[in-house]
Amino acid sequence: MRIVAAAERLGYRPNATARALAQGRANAIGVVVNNLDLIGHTNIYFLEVFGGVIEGALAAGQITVVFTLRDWDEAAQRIPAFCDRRVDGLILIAPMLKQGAADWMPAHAGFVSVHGNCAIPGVVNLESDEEAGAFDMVSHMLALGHRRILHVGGPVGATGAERRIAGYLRAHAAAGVEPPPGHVLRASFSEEGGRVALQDWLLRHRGSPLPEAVFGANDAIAMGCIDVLHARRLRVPADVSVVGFDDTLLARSARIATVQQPLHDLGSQAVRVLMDRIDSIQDGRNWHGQDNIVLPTTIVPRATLAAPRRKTLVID
Amino acid sequence: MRIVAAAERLGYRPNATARALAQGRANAIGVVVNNLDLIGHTNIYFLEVFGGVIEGALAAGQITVVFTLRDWDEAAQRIPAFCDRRVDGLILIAPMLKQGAADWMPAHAGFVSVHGNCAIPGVVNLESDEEAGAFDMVSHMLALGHRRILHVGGPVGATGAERRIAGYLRAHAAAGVEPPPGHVLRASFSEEGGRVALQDWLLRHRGSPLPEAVFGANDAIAMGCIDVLHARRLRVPADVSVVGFDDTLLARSARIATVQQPLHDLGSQAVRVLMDRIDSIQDGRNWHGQDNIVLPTTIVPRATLAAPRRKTLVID
DNA sequence: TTGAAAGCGCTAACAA
DNA sequence: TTGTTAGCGCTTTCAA
Repeated sequence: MRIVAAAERLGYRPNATARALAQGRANAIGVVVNNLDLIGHTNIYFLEVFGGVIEGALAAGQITVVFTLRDWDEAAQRIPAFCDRRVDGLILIAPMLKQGAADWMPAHAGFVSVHGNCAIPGVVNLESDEEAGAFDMVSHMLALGHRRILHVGGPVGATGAERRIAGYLRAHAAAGVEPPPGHVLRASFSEEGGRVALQDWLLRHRGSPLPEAVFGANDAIAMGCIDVLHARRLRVPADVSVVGFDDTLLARSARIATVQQPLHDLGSQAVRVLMDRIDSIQDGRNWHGQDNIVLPTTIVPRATLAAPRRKTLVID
Repeated sequence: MRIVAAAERLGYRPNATARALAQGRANAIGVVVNNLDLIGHTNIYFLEVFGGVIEGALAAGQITVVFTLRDWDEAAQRIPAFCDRRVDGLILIAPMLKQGAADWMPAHAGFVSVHGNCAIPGVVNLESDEEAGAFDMVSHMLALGHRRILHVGGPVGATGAERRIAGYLRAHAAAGVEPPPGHVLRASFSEEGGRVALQDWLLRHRGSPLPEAVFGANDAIAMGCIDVLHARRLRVPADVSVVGFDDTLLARSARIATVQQPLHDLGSQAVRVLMDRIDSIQDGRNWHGQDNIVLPTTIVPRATLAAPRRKTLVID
C-alpha cells in the first residue's frame, strides 16, 4: 500500500519493546559472566565462548544481552532480576552455582550453562570432555617416553581442574605407569598461579630429578611455568616439555602444545539448545532434549612438546 | 505494606519491557562491532574495548546489548534497525563508516564511536592519540641509537595506520634524522600480514643492511615479524629490536615492547559520554559536550627492544 | 496522600 | 480479506 511506502519514507521503525510486551517474547538471549573473568583478561577462555554465543545468536535471529556478576555469590539475588522479560533465556558461562540454585531460578526463562560446575535441575549443561582431553594428552606424553610428568593443576573445587587431574591419573593407569608421587600441584588458573606453584615446588625439591614434562591445567598456567623454566635457563622443550589446556589465543600465539576445547562451538551450540528450551517453555511443553551435552576435545601438539631428554637433570 | 511483602514472596519481577515502553527509555546501550573482528580472534583489540564498555555500563546501571555486523557496508541498513527502542544509544567500535552516515542515522538514539575513521555529525568520537604514541616510540628508538627502523605499517586507508606512519615520520624529523628510503611497508593488521610483508621485503633487499629495528603497526604484525626473524636465526633484540602497538594480550604475554592504548578506558568512557548524549536527546537539549575526545598513549618498553648492535648485519 | 484512568506501540483475537 | 478493539504491564497524569 501507499501507507507502507510513506512509513518507509518517514523512517518508521517498529518499536521492539512494544512488540516484546505484546507477544511476551523479547527475541533476545542473555549471557551471564563473571565480571572479573571478562575484565581481567585472565581468561581469554570466556571471550572465545562469548564469540560463539554472539555468532549463534546472530544465526538464530536473536540479540545478545550481556549481564555481569561481580561474583557468583550474587547469582541468587541478581539472576532472577535479569529475567525481567527483556530476554527469553540465559546462558551461564562457567557458573560456580551452588546446588540449591534451582530454588530461586525463575521458571519463565530458559537456562543453559556452559561448563557448569554442578548439575541443576532444569538447566541444560554443555561441556567438553576435559577428562578425556587430559587423558589423551598425558597418554601421548607417556607414549613419547615421559615418565616424570608434573601436573600443575587448577584450584581445588573447580570441576574442570578435578577432571584434568582424573585424566592425568587414568592415563598413567592405562599405560601401566605409576604416577610419580607428589607430582600433582594446585594453582589458580593464571600465569601468576602457574609461576608461583612451579617455583615453589622446585624450591622444595632441590636435588630431586627434574620433571621431564609439565602439564599445566590451562594455557595461562603453562605460560607461567615456561617463564619459570626460562628463568632457570632451562630450555623448552629440549630440557623440559610443557603443555597447556584450552587452546586459547595464548597457546596459539606462544605456540604452546595444548588440549583444544571447542570453545566457540560450545557457545554457538549453547544458543541453539537455549532456543529449543525457550520454545518448549513458551509452548508449555516439557523439555525433551538432553540435559548434559558433551563435546569432544583434541590434543594439539606444538613446539613445546618433544620426547624427553636422555639424561635426567637435577633440580637446583 | 503487606502487598510488597506478598509480591516479594510470590517472586514478582517488574517487567522491564513494559517499563521501557511506558517511559520511552530502555536503560540499555548497544555495542556495534564487526562480526569478523569478534569471531576471528584477530583483534583482541575489540575485546579489550568491549570489556571497558561492559564495565562502564555496569557502573551506569545500563545493560549492554551486542549487535554484530558482518561488514560495515551493512551499517546503513542495519544500524537504523538496531535503534528499535530496545537501546537508548549505540557505541560503534572502530566503525569504517562512510562520510554520508549522518543521513541515515536515526535522531532518537545517541551515537558514540570509538576510533571512528571519519567525523560524522552528531556522533561523538573517542580515540587515543596514535600519532603521538608512534612519535614517542620512534623517538625513543632513535634516542637508543637506532637509525634503520623499518615500519611495517597497517593497510592503506585505515586511519590508525596512517597516523602511526605520521608519527614515525615526525619522530625522524624532530630528531633531525632522514628516514631510510623504502622503510615503510603496508600489511594487514594480523600476524600473517606482518609475516608476509617482512619476509617479502627481506627477499627484495638481499645484500642491503639489515634494519636495526622493526616497528609493527600493531602487536600482531610485530609478532609475525618476530617469527620471520627467528626463522632466519636472528635474535630479538640482540640482532634486531621489534616493537608493536596496542598493548593487547598478545604483547603482554609475548613480552613485546609496544605502545599502550587505553583500550579499556576508551570503552568505559564511551559509555559515560553516551549516557550524557542520551540524556541530552531525551531532554530535548542540544549537545554541549566535546565531539572528539582524545586519550593519551604510553610507550611500554619490554624485552624485545634494546640498543642497536654495534656491527651492521646484511640481509641474506 | 491515595486511587483511578489514560496512554506507551504493538499483537492477536474478533467482527464485519 | 480487511478493519476494529482489547489487552500486554508498566508510568504518569489527573481527580478525588
